[in-house]
Amino acid sequence: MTQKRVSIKDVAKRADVSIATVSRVVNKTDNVTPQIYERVMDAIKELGYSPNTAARSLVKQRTNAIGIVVNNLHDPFFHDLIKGFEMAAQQTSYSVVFCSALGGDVKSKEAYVKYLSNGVVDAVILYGSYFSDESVVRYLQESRKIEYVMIENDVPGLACNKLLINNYGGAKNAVKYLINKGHTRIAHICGNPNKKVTIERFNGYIAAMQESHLEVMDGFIQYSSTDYKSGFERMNALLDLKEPPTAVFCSDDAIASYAVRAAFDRGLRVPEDISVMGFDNQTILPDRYRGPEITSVEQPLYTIGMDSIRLVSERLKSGQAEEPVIRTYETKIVEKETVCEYRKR
Amino acid sequence: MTQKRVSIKDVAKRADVSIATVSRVVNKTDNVTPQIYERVMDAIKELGYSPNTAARSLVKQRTNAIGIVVNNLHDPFFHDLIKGFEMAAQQTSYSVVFCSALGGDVKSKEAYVKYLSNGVVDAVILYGSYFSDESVVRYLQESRKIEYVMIENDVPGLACNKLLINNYGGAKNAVKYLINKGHTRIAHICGNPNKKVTIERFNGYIAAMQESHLEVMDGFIQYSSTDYKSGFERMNALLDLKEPPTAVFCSDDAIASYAVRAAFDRGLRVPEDISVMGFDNQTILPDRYRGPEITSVEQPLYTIGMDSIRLVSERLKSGQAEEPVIRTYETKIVEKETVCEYRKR
DNA sequence: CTGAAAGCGCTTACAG
DNA sequence: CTGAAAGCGCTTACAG
Repeated sequence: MTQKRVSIKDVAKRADVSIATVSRVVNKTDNVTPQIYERVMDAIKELGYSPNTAARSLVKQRTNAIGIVVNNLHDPFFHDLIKGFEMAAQQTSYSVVFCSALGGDVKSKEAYVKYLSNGVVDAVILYGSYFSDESVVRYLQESRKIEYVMIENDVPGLACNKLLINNYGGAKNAVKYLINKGHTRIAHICGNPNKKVTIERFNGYIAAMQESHLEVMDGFIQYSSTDYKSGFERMNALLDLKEPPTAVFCSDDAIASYAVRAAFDRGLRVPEDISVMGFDNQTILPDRYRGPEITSVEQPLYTIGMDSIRLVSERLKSGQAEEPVIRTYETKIVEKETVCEYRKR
Repeated sequence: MTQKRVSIKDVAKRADVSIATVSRVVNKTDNVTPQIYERVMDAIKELGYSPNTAARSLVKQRTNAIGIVVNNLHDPFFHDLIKGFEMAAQQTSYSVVFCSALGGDVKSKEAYVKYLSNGVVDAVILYGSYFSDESVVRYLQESRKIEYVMIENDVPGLACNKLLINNYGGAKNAVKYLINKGHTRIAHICGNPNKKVTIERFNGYIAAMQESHLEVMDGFIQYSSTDYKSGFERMNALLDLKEPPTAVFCSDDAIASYAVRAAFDRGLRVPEDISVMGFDNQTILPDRYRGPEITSVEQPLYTIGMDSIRLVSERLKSGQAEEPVIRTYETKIVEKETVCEYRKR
């Protein structure tokens, strides 16, 4: 299928010039007499020549490409983030490539980061919420091969570009929002325990309860498994309590969607009988969820996607070593259909 | 930020061997005495060396990478396809990278294909349903630089690997399914006119009607715009007819979802008052659709995603020029909630 | 304005 | 088993 490549030499021979001259017309770097320019262009067209990126990268020591590494590209959670990447990619001169590490597989993530680092791209954008991502970032930091930015995962003490989300504050605000609605019996369904954000949001929940002097009743903290579908059974556990909560703050929307399903299955109304709040304000929920729209905490993933590409491309262009950029994005509560004022029944 | 790269030379110097020897231990190609092996490994570790992909690709004339080019990576339409790619990627030794051309932008698609072709990957997988994709495939075919496979878009007469979907047959079956349910007044809402699949499905609709000797009434064919949201107004146009259809076959699920919304907005029940059928059996529908699950025609995108990677990787491994593979995947009807038996009212 | 030459970081026959 | 050398396909000072 693939035939012998046509290289700069072939063009040079055909146009009867040196390879240096061919390079000059291809890159429009130096002046070339019109006649020679023509001859070379003709040869290029006739042979269907286009320069080899690998060779060019090798000598120029840059690839003009940016690589993005995420966990599960197919996950609807990434919808807005990817849109942000795409939008910024369209406006930059860099080629942008995505790599996906299926599941939470660190090995695969590491492999992609190494692959990209070794002369494939000039910068890497890494999204990660897992504790295990730490080893990946450390590699990036220690190898010091390329520019990179870490999204979401804050490895304390690591001096790299970071675009972070205030999960702690967002969760705290969410719970205070529920408190302001009159709720006092507020439970929490945790997320995947291998994710840092799960802990941050958990801490936000605790802090809000403490600050409002509300007691966390026995069984009000439900530790879910790595699968968001466990939100279903966790919600059932809450509803099985002698005195169930009147509001449930879930670590993310996917879990919340299953919590709502569980309530519905028991004939309860949401939010009239029980309020449910999520996190992420995901545009697309998994598994064809059709319940009420979930009141949630929005994180600006679209913006973060755009900003990350802009950040690295600016840093690449400036060339000189600058201080790492660390930015924390605030969240905002999005009122929808699953939370209402507490009323004594 | 990025510091001077450590190259094979640095390692060689440190271990006091030749670069050839370093290369041998890195690639485990030849035997090396244990002492030297140790020395080199130590040097590699101390310096944090890892070989430059671009340089290696240049001499080996292969990159061990596969590139995938799609239109809108964020589009939930690709959910299953991407999952297939990811799954196969995990099982192959190739690195897999995704590129996304935002919107239907041919220029951008072409740019990515060229970028990838010129020494970045060994093979390209191209998904496309637009007529305009033809120029992209032609580039791939004429440049003959790399192995590639085209998904969905059949450019007649082009001898390349193709994984196709029987859109015509699928649409025909869908309409016959409606006919078997007793419907005779069957309308069609077309899809984006710039997509080939739109025409194929349209032809399937016509064929089914013809073969069953059913008349296509005035106004029963609704040409939608490039935006699937136009399914809303197209459905309204159908319902405004003096004698509206009893069933509507939509070119895809996204359109169907808006057709259902339109029916609901007029207080109609689906399917009791009007049956609606889609195409794609999309796992995730756009814009938080919450209506009944749409009876649809499933195309095996997950399988196609996996097969495409397997296909190119096998061909790359075999090395020799083989006949292009052309495979057409059949669709199947998935009965859900938006179609019912016709009953005279 | 054009060409010869060095070199980017590797791999791989070819000697020894 | 190891090294010197050629070469992958480019770019870019350096001469002329």
